[in-house]
Amino acid sequence: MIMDERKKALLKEIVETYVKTIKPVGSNSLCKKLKCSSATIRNEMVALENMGYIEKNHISSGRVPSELGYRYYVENLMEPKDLTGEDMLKLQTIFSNNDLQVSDAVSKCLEIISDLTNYTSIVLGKSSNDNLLKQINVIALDERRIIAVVCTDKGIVENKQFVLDTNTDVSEIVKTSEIINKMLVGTPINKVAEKLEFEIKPIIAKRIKDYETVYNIFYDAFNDFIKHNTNMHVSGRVNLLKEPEYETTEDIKRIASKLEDDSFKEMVSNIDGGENLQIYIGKDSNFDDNVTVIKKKYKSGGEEGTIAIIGPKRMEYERVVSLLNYMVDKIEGKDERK
Amino acid sequence: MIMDERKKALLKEIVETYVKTIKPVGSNSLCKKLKCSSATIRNEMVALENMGYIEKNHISSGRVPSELGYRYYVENLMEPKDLTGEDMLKLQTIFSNNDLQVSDAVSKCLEIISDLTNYTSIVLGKSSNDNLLKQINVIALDERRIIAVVCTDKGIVENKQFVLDTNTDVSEIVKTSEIINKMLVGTPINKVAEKLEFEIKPIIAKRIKDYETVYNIFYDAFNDFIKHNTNMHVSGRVNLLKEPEYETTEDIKRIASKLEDDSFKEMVSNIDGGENLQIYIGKDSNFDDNVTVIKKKYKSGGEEGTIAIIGPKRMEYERVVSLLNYMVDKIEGKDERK
DNA sequence: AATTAGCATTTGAATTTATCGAGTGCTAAT
DNA sequence: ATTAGCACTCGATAAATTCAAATGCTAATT
Repeated sequence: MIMDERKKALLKEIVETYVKTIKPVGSNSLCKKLKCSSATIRNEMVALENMGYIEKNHISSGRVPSELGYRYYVENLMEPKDLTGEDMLKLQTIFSNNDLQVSDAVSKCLEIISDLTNYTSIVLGKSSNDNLLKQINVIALDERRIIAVVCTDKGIVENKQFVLDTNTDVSEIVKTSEIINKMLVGTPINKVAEKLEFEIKPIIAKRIKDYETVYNIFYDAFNDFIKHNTNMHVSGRVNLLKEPEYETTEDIKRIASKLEDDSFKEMVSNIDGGENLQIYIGKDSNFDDNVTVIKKKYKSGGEEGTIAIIGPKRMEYERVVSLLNYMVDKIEGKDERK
Repeated sequence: MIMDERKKALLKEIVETYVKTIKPVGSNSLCKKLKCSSATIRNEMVALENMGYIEKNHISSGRVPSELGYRYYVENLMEPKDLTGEDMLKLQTIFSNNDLQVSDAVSKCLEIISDLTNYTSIVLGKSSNDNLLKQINVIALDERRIIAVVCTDKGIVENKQFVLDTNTDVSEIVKTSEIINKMLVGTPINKVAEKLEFEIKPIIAKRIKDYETVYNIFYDAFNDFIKHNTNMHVSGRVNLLKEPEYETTEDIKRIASKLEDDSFKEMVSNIDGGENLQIYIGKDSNFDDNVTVIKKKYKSGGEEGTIAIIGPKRMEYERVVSLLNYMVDKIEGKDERK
């Protein structure tokens, strides 16, 4: 069976009507739009149903887009438009504020998007690998506790506390840290561990008696920097629950337990494809069969990450895609303007 | 009317039965426990109802504790017992791990409590005022951007980035920071702003040409430290939604919007009374009429804060009170054992 | 050949009715 | 002061009824 123009128009109409009304779409309601009788539409609907693009809940109900139908829609039919004046206006206030750091700008954006769309939005960011080490400081709190503070040229600061064995000399470590500091400045943050092991370790070993301890501290600190330096912001976390898809107690219980940080983290970080916007519908979302997740990566100002927007499958695709693209463009451009 | 012993026993029984079963309590079901007939119980119930301690949903239903009834219960009737072996066991594993920092230990505890009780638990912590300034560092990222890093003797580290006017000399600021550093070391963190204004400002003014800028940077940095250095952890955030109290779509929408971080923050920080555990029932919770909030302050290891547990009004009061008291005792004791 | 009008049929959703049982309040007996 | 007994209330549940929206199919029309 072939997707002729009328079938495409019909599917598009069904998706968009359903998204707006959340009610199964009947043949009668589409007569005017498609300029033909309800009977003709019914015939075409049978065809679309056979192709798997639409479904009936029961024999006498209207049609609802299937996951396949949504996918066909986002891949072939939808036409992301320019943002409406209102949507744009709200976002612009953020980008006009040059003082905001990237991560703040991103999370502010998401708040607005959640607000505009009533979906849940999440950003999972981390310092990008093009951060260069600017400075490390070791601060001795007392005879046994020290803190290592790591700062990159992009202005990202992390710290980690260590408790030493009683027989380690704190002042020795502080001194060593100054040496290491000089040797490491300017190193890309993801190369630090390597450099530490193959270039610095031999040198420390000569100068310091318990070099193993010192080495481990710095090794740990940097590993931690890379691992822990992720930040997540969630906006409109529970908006999903308000969708009519989640009606029964079971539904709510099931989805509610997924609205915790860990699930979000797992869901967002799991993105394939390149820099383009990705759309995962229903089962593909790996989150819940009733949702669509739209994700896009961004990279700006020493930070990179992924933004995800979770909504019901009957998402306002065109609008969300426009919003997300616009936002990432702005974010990535923000750096240049400085 | 007077609360004689039998009325007390009856109210206690009603509260505890209702908490267990979530069903209005009828006179018949209490005969055995109170060793009298259902008719007698009904008479007493009328008395309790007149006093405002219990309510009927409708004329032929059993009785349910009123907010006043719950309050009477927590103030006069309940007997927090020692923790059960199981509850204690789970918590002990945390405190046996001495390496955990306080804030980590607290949030781990809360995870367990949420898990055990199915309520939502929140901690809002901040560095306590007995933190002394250990060190400040100013790191120049480039000609215009600097980062101020503040570290206290308790090992709390915060940083803030500044963008300077083009006509400010970065190296000058770094130099000044070293002077200021020496003068401020050992100052309680909440006194820093004061000392900065009255002792340090005059000195800087003499040495540096645009002292106003430098002063503002440090002033801002410390203000930020005090303000922003709060951390919040939420555990079992959406557990509330699973309670049968939240059944209709409206209920869910209403409460769901309160499960966001900002509402939690506001709710937790709003605690009166002293160091003792506080119980806010229903309307008193300032959160939702259907919930009870139990809060307690803690203070340990340079950090202080408030822990709150939110559950339905028919909360397992005795258990939660025991858990929370036990936990705070352990947390506060943890410091000494080190 | 494609489209449409017409119509019986299906089905969920909403409304009404009937039934049941848990619990109460009151009175009179203990 | 307590309790047995009983009429009464009311929600919860299930069954029965009605209603409207939409379908699929056939035959007529373009």
